[in-house]
Amino acid sequence: MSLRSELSRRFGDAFAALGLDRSYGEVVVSQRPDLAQYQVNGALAAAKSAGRPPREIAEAVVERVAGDDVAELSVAGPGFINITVADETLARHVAALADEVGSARSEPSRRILIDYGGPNISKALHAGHLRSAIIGDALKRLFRVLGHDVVGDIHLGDWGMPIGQLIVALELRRPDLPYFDPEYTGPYPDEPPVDIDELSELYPWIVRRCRDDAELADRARRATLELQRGREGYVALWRHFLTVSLAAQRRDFDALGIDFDLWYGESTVRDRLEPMVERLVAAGVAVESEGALIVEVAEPDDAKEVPPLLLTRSDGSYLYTTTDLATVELRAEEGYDVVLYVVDHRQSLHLEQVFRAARKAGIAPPDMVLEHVAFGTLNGPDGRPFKTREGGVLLLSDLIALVEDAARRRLEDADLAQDYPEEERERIAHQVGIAALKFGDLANHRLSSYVFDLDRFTSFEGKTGPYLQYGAVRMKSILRKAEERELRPGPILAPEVDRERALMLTLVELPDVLARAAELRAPNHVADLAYRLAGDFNRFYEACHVLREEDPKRQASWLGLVETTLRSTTLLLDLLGIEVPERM
RNA sequence: GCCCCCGUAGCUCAGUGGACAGAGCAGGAGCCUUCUAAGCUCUUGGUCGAGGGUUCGAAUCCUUCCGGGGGCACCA
Repeated sequence: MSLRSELSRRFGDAFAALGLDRSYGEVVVSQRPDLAQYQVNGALAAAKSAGRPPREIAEAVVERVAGDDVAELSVAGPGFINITVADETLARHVAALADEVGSARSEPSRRILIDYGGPNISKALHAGHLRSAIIGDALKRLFRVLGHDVVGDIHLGDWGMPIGQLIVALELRRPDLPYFDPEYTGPYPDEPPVDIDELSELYPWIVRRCRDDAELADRARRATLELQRGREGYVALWRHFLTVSLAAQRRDFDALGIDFDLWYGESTVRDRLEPMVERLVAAGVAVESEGALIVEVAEPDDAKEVPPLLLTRSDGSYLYTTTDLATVELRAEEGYDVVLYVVDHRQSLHLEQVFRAARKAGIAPPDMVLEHVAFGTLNGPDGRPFKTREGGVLLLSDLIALVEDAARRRLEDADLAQDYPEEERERIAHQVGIAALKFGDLANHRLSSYVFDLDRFTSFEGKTGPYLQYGAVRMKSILRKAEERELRPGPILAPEVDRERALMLTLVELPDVLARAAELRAPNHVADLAYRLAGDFNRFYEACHVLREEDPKRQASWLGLVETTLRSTTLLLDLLGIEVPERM
């Protein structure tokens, strides 16, 4: 149990003994580190219902709680209880940290599916795809560390209008290909007719043309319908698009260090669509409106207007609402307790509609959690979604190259790097660049739309991913040198120096922060702790020269502290998807 | 028009109903014969968009207004 929850339990007991709700005893990290390490504010809140002055309650609580493991307890101001724990207690919790992380989970183990990434297969990944992938991956790692059974699903956009548009685009360019000939009965060529570059160029081109040309847009809709009805040439072409696109996207996700357990997509549920729609119609859940099928999802007690969900187009073709609903059905059958949709906040209404329809139609059981983990957009310096100077989108692969270049330059400026083998320099540049990218994103709260600033992502000083790696590298270096001198980490002693104590206090926050980050689905809390830990370590490093320490027991203790800090930092960085090099 | 999100230091952003609102960058002053200076120390900088309310206590909850972004049926 974490130090904070252990203290909370004791203060809760004390409040309970006074006939007050034990939740008043919640201990929090002090807002005033100059006064105390922890504080309890419950006496103030309890005063009214107890009919006693807050200070009196606080005094009574303090009297009951006093013990060896608490060094200082005092009542301050209007009724705050200030707590300073005994150094021995602190050291004991640092030593037990590894066990406490495992018990940070606040709920029973659940089967969780995280839907993230979600790229459309009609184009290469660009900067706009970054957030869902990074945030979803971090949440997957977090829930997994907390002991849940977690599955990540990329949920490809591969069965909707974009494919129909691509089919039409290719037909306009290369009408001679056999895929478009209704008379042709196959077999179709094994080689894809396009590569990823052509695909990436084709898609924006056709989207623009469809926007200006209603007839062409209609043709794309028809192609979509025919694909969904199984027209062979189109299906063959779709497979090619999928192959070409996935190969490129896999490369980009690999470079980011992001993987998926399931590479499902809209098309995964294509055989479910027709029966599901028929069932919804038969059940009276889906009704005809203006030629299309809709599901009314408004509830009588809605504070807001919730428009109906559009289930099918009037030509009978399917939209992403259809595939999303069928995907809920698939996930329900596969027995997930919780499904987290890590999707852009602009889709909140859509997901709300899908979730409601799934409940209404009995597709999702009542106890299955469907939750939209929304995030803000990545904007350029002008406050609008990020574009390159030329006005195009920035490809993810180019973005990765940019941060790697910056890391390589920084490495070349450092004296140490000259004797690093070429291969290691490249690996470090990659790890550092990715760290800058991921930390730069994850340090922000997911809901805020933040400004993408290349200078910020390529400067590695201050609150950045590389700063965290640098701290960890320093820890590794100390431990490596200690090893060479046959110095071993020993039992962690009570801290004597302020900066040592400060480091320990931050360390023991770990289980609480993980629990909170999971509860809020907010990886920035993980990022924040990692940053504070690195800062505390760097200050400890300046003040306490581990390898030169003369007292062997103190030195062994410090080595243990460094080792624990490294383990914690590595864990936190791993949760953020950031690797730590051996040196940098 | 209705709904959602946002508004915090010059810039980019944190902030769990609690005490004196934080960090990084930028600006100023220092620290490398010492475990990696991608580091550390000190410092300048704020009517938390504005008003009202709830509360012992509000950046945080409610409400009105102002400003910005987004969404609202055949795109995803």
